[in-house]
Amino acid sequence: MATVHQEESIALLKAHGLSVTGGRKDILVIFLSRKGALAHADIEKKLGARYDRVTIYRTLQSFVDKGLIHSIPTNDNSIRYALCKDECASGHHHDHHVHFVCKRCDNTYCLDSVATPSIKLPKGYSINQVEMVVSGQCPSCQ
Amino acid sequence: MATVHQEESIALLKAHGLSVTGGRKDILVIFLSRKGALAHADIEKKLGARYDRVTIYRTLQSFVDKGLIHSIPTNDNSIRYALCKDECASGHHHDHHVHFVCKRCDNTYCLDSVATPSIKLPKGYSINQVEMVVSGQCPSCQ
DNA sequence: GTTGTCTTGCAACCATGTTGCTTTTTTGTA
DNA sequence: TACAAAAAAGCAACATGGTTGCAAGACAAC
Repeated sequence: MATVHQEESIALLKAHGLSVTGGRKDILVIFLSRKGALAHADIEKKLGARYDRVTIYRTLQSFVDKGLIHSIPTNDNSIRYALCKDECASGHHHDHHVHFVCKRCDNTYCLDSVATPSIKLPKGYSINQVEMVVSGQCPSCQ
Repeated sequence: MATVHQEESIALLKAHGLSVTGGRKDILVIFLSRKGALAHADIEKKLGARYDRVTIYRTLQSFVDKGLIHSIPTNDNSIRYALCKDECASGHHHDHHVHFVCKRCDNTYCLDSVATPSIKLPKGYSINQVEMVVSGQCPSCQ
């Protein structure tokens, strides 16, 4: 399992034009082996003291820049990231997204399969992007 | 105009069971005289050095607790607040909200008039609350 | 292998937010 | 109006989240 993610992460890095380094592999493996979204702090915890805090920030930033992951709006003051699905990675716009935050386990899931419904705004507003944050209880917490 | 907001803010504070103090009045007047959502930093800037930073934090927190304002999820890492409309204040749940962030002027508007469309999630998810963050250009920036 | 480029680690810094404690202001009541 | 209890403000210190500059190390391509 771990080996699979290891190889997958190397492939993903190369495919996105990023050099393959220990830190990037390890961080990407964490994303691959966990479905929920992650904040910087989560990653730092999982990695232990293996990498510098700054390295993790810069790695996440490079992943966002290259379209490997995307950031999720939250109500608290920390940025969360989730893996982009293939459609995102292959250059599609991030013009809509549905995220689910479980109030019990506090995990965040990126529901790519769910289409954002269309919405009518008052006159004068033009829409670029729609983000939906749904909260409630996830299947494992019912 | 300023006097009107002044009086309105006193009434609002009393109605929500908050003691009327200089800081709370001033902060509430800022919210009343500005339609967009505000972050702590915005308020601090508008107030000058009149109040301690901590006082502003605690004031905002008490407003949230009493249902005078609500926080808005953002993609950067700062919490924004907007005034609750009457319906919120009078005890209704904050179970849905549509916010609009203008990419040009960076203002955030709380579009109370817009209903959040219904959404179908995969099996097993139960919904408590839906937040929508729409970004694009606001009427004044078209 | 060697060279140039990209990444890492370190130190220092800034912004945002919180906590504990003391002093001051409000509020309700006598 | 004065007074006591309760609440809020100010101050200091701390915690967390995130950024920048620079030197040293790792990677990639030839």
